[in-house]
Amino acid sequence: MSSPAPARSSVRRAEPGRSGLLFHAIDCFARHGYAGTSIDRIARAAGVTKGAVYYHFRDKQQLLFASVKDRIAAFESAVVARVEALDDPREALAAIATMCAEIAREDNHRRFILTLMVEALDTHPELEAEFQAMMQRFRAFQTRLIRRGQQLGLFRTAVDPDAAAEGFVAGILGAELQYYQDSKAVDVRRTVTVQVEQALAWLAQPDRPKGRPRSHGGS
Amino acid sequence: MSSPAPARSSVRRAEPGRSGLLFHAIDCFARHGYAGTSIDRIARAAGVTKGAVYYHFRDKQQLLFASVKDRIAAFESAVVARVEALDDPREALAAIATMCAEIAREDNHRRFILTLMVEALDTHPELEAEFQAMMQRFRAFQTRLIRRGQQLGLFRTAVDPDAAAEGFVAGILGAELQYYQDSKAVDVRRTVTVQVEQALAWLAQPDRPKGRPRSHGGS
Amino acid sequence: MSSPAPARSSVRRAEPGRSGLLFHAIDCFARHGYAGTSIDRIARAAGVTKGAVYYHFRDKQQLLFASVKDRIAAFESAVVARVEALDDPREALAAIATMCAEIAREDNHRRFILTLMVEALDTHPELEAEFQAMMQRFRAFQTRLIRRGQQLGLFRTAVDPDAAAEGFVAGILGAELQYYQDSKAVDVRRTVTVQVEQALAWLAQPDRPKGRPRSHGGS
Amino acid sequence: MSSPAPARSSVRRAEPGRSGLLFHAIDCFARHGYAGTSIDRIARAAGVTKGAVYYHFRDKQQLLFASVKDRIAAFESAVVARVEALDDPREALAAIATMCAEIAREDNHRRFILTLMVEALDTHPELEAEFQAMMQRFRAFQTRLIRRGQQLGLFRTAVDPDAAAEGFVAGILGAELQYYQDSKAVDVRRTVTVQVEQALAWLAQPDRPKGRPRSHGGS
DNA sequence: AATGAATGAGAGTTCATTCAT
DNA sequence: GATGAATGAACTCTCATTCAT
Repeated sequence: MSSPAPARSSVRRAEPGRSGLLFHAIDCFARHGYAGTSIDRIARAAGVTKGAVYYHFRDKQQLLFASVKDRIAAFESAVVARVEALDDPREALAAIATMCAEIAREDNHRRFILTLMVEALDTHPELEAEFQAMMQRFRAFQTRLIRRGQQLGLFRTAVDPDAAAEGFVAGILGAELQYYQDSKAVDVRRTVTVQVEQALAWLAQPDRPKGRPRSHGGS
Repeated sequence: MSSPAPARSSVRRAEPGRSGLLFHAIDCFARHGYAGTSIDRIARAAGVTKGAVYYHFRDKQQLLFASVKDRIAAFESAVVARVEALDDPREALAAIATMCAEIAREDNHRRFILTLMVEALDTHPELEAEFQAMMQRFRAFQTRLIRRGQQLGLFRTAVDPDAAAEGFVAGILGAELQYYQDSKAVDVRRTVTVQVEQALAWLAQPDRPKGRPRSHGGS
Repeated sequence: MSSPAPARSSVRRAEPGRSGLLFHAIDCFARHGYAGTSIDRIARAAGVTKGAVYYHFRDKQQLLFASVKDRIAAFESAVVARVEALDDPREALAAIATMCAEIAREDNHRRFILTLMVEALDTHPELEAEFQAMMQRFRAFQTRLIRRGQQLGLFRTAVDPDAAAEGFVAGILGAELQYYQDSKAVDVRRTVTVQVEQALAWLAQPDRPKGRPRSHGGS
Repeated sequence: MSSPAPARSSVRRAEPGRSGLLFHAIDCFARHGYAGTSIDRIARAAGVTKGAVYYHFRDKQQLLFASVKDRIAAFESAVVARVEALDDPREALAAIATMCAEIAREDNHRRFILTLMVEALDTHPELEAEFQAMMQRFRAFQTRLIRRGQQLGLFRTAVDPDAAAEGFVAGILGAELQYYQDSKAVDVRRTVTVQVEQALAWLAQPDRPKGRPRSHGGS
């Protein structure tokens, strides 16, 4: 959980062995899809031969699973790290959304999750289950934040936290997808900002005249 | 419900020739992805042989393109048909979102669009462009609705219609994707309702507290 | 010169039906080889559909045969027409060789014969036999000319007319092939002239019984 | 374990790996043409599976190229080896021609060159270029021999060495082709002998001032 | 820990051929 | 006389996988 993992710092390296393969496998799978990625491509990207891949992983599926789990874990611990210091659930929600937008803009570490998640639909049951679990954890995370907001009196209690979390996650997911799909035509940060504003305004106490909704950076 | 072509009503039929191939191609591509769908599979689904496919389409890509364009056109005309009778932009936006949720729940006619859209990312430039154009048209459609809402005094004018449309579409997209990804754990209709409520509340004139925004506010 | 067949004048026309197919078939076969020529290619070249080809010819082989025979006959009657007016066998031999060079330079009407003749080797027994018969007729033709030259006292009688014809035909054949193979690097007319000079000098009555010809110099 | 590598001597062996494939590829291509030779046929001939072929060669063309180059090199070094010991250009020319006749009669090592050379015309530009270069080297070889003959005073200097080489090579080429085309009806050795006699006689003639050779102009 | 050679199943594609119209 | 639709076999090529070394 809290392992600092110094090896993660020099990610771009062509580090040999298992971890190098994992890294390049993720990259290839994300870029070309599962079916579109040959073992050979991964091997060449990692600077080894196909045989080496089979030394470390039983088959292609295992390699996929391993790389996906690796990446999911990385994302989740990043989310936790980013949010755990924040007390205000509103800030936490905003921070998560913003973080997703930043990740989308900066690298494709998360794009692969979306890409593969979609490709896994119906075709790779095990992997699909993995992704479903991930998304459930993600929604549960928001649900907890929203519920805490209600307990703190920041959010309306009339709202079902599950429904709210579902809507919130949908907004983030859609913003990311829309951006990956046409990064020139849309501005993720703006999309995410809109979504966050809408969600927070909607969650906010109605008796409190729309004070907080926007700009959580309040003085 | 006015069906001019009765043959079209029973869609599941294995109608022969080009159109039959188009129909089954879409289905297969959506379910198994492009790379995961063999020509033979499509041919068998359509009840013909591989050769017949190549009689009608130059190659696999052409078949993909043709089926995607066909399906996009069908979706777009369905949207237009659904909305053109509605005068109130708020109702129109809600109708579109609801419609997407219904489509998601009832068949996979639209799921394939999402699936293939994601698979096309970076790997099929031409197809990607096709999808980008589709999404741009979709966003432009919402932009027009929002602008009209502003002109009618129903929506705040402080809001950038483009940003609002972007956010709105992201919400729908995310709701669909989330549902496809785990149709047991989430309820699209609920998700979409949340998104619509949020969006309409956010767009509504703040000075006029009597705004229609949601309507679920009965008692 | 004298055009006996008026139909031949407008050769490039897309005349319909059998003859049009024959013409284009020859052309395609010559250019791309038998295996490299699809029925469809011929049909398109002739401006009809594949079905039409099968209306006129039982199968691809029949079409090949028909077109080859057609072309061989055309070549042979052209040779006869060119030579029949010449009394002197030396002129006749020179005329035939020159004519082949000209045909090589001007169109590919004869090139196809070479091309297909080579392709037929071992692979199309029937066709091979056809070509062998053609070459035998061609050699026999030169044999007769040479024998007449001997009877007229123009050529040495110590020479075996068959061997001489064989050598003469080889020279022409080689000149053509060499030209087709690299028309920029070689000059067929020059090559053929050299061959004719050599052959006629060799055949000529040596006023000096000390004829150079090496070996075989029995009596 | 024992026997260091005598396997190289008996060429017909199905030696494994690249070289075995090369050997059988040449054979098949020569016999059935490029289009008429399937990868599977070559693979079976070499006693491996299709996959093995693609392990060693990128595609069919590469395999063709590699085998052609291999065979051309073999032929050329055989020519050089045969001729380098001969001082007299006349003997050298005769030896080359005779050698070609022998090769034609004994195996099809050279036949494939002719066969493929013809098939390459217009259809395989790269291969065509390869063959053109080969023929140019071959002609240049004879040109040098002839020029040396002239320097030694054995041949007339009035003759253009290039033209003579062109004619000489045409004669050999034609003799071979004629033989491959109908090995029962013609006798290559005889044909080649005739060609050599004619050429040497024509090149000789030191005493006669180049007047006669052509002539056929009346008695 | 990894490689090079090879396999075999299956993909996309081509094409001669057939046939109802 | 000719077409459009379709078949089915064969072909080129790819790739996950295995295995001796």
